[in-house]
Amino acid sequence: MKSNRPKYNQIIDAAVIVIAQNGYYQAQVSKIAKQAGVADGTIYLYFKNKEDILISLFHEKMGYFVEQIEEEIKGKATASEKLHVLIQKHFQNLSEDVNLAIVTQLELRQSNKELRLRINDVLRGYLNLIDQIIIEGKENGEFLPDLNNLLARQMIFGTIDETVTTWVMNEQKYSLPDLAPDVHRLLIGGCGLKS
Amino acid sequence: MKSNRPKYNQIIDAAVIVIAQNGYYQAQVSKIAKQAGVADGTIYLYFKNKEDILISLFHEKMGYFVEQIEEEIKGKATASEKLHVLIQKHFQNLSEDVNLAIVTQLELRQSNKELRLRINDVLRGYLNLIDQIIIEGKENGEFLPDLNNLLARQMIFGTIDETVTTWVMNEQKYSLPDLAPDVHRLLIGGCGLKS
Amino acid sequence: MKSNRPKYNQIIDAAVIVIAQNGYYQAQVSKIAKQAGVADGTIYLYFKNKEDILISLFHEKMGYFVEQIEEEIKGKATASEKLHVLIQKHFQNLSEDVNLAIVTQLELRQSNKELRLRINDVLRGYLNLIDQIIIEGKENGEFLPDLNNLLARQMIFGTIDETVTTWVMNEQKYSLPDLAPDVHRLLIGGCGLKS
Amino acid sequence: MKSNRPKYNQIIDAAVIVIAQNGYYQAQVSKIAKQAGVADGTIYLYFKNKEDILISLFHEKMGYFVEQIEEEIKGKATASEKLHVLIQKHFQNLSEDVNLAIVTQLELRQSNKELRLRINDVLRGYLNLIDQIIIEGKENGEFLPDLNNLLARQMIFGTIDETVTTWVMNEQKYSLPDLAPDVHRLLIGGCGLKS
DNA sequence: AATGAATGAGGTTTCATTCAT
DNA sequence: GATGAATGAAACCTCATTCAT
Repeated sequence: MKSNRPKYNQIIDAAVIVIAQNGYYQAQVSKIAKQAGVADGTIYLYFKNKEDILISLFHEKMGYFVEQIEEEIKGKATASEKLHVLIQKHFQNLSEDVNLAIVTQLELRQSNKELRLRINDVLRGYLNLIDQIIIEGKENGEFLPDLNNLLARQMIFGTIDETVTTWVMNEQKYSLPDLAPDVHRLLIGGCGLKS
Repeated sequence: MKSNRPKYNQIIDAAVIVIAQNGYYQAQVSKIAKQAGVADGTIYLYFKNKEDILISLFHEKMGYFVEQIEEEIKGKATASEKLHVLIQKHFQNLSEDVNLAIVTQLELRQSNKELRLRINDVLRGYLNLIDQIIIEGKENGEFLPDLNNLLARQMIFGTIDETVTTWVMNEQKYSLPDLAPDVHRLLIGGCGLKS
Repeated sequence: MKSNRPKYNQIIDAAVIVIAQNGYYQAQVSKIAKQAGVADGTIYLYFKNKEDILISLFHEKMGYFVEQIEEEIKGKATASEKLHVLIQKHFQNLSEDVNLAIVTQLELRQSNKELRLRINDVLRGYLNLIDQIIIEGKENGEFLPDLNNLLARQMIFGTIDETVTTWVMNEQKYSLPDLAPDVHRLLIGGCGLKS
Repeated sequence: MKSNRPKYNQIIDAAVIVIAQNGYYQAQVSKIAKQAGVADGTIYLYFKNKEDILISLFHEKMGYFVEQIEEEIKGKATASEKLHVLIQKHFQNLSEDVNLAIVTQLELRQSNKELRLRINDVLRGYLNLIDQIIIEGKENGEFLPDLNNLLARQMIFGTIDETVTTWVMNEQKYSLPDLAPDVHRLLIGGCGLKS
């Protein structure tokens, strides 16, 4: 699926809105088509089936996500700073598109196991980013040398994810990006050297 | 719903098995009834509807979970020790009942948003347990005095949860309880005083 | 599928009527259910899917058909008489249930190839009956000793079938059973003069 | 529909191939267009609708069929010889174009009743040819004077048709034209002994 | 004449829940 | 209390046809 066709993005954007507003189960194809301003059948010119819309949605949005963070990270010197940027951007992106946050944190998780495995493939790029930061942190002495890579990544991703989910479920009553420094400090405390 | 009626537990145990083996979507009421050895209609003498089975399932299993951990924690003197017991018991419990782990970590998450909000209510007791440990840790000087309670809890729960989920998705290839000390050290590093 | 459950036959009879009156493509499951006086879903308690209704329909009706003819044939001494009974009964049965005739001669033939192969299995019993008559006729000297069994059967079945189809397509303007003696004479004697 | 436009025949030939290879139901207009090397929309410049392709297909192919047999028959003196040529040519033609045989004997029969009625109109010319042979046979004393014209035609056509269908369904394992003499003898003489 | 992107109607099947026995 | 046969709503996807270019 090439992504430079206008209707392709039109449908994905419509899907985000419809799923966020109606929930995963009430997001019928016909509703998405209507929101996108196309006929039901048109959906199937751009997507194999309904599941393909969701995978593509995640792919497109997460892809942009990872690229953007990768770009920003390049300029940073330390692993700690890189982690800070990652948290900051993660929170900021989802904060700026609440519908997307609702979809990724709540709605897409009730898709079937198969779909979630596909989504995890997409997530891989993001997890790799975190892994690289951990490795770099250990190499340049910022993080504990005996830090378990997998566990560290699980802590970082689990904490970020849980923080966003809680924010979404609390109906975004507070500023998510403002939490970034504290979350960063917490995570560095876990990974970092006792100094 | 009283829990000392034999068929009640029979149905809940059947639900765990059926959901773990067939997945959330293939866990039809008729299948659960068959596994429990009762008629379809009998389910509705003990549960309001299908959702009620799932909430009750979580309630019963998590209730036992929290009670058990609460009991074990009482005897421990420090917040750090208490956290260690909590992690240890969490990992051990789910490690001993893989079906339950699959259900709570993977299958039940694809329930609808409403159900997950209800499940979160049940989770409250567990989160409270974590909150108490954090407060105690701050009071007796084990943890940083300016630690953000909510964030700390999110880190602890997020990390534990992500660790279990990864273990389940990796088909339980390694020992989950063995990870407890490392996860504990990581989390204490985040919450604890720089010493 | 056992056939002594009342709704089973009720649905099959309804299917014959609905298909005959509306045609194969306009015979929606909902229409058959309504005609049978049951809910749509009830159909699926007795039949695997829509195709299964059609196969079962053919099976039940043709099964009765073959049994009846087999019974009648037993009492006849010669192959010629047996053939006459077969033709007579075939014409009479379909003549007495015009809806069934429409379904078997016109509507069921537009089912997909797969379904028709399944139907051919059912037909096998009928074709075997014809084969036996041919063999018997050759053994007792009624038929030509060098008669090609397969071709003879094809002629007999093809002629009977074409005769019924023409009768159905001509809206049953004439008596089908009355044609039996002539068709019998034709098949026994062909077109040519006895010389 | 004029038939000397190149794309017209191109589309009909494509339809024969696509239907034979994919079956009636999988012979979508788009597939036929692709096989013909034209755009979907182009089909509708030459045919009113999909049904029109199929009727035209039958018309063109059967028309050629009838013409060819008519031509060959002229030179024959007796009805019996004419019938032999008809059978021979029928078998030979379909034998030489297996795709066409599959389409006419199997696939086109699962079209709707309406279409089949239209196809029968086309068939009329062929049936007339048979009728003429029967009449001639009776007039010149070759056939029985009290032969029922309609029944005789039904026997002849039914037998030929059933023979071809069986051959197609048996995946053309044997030579169809080789059967012509036997089928001819059968039709002329029937099953019974010449007495 | 030719294209092909867009349309939108329509039907089979599943499964949670009920209720007469 | 227990049963299980019956219910019926609800949605994804296909594909013949159109029409702006």
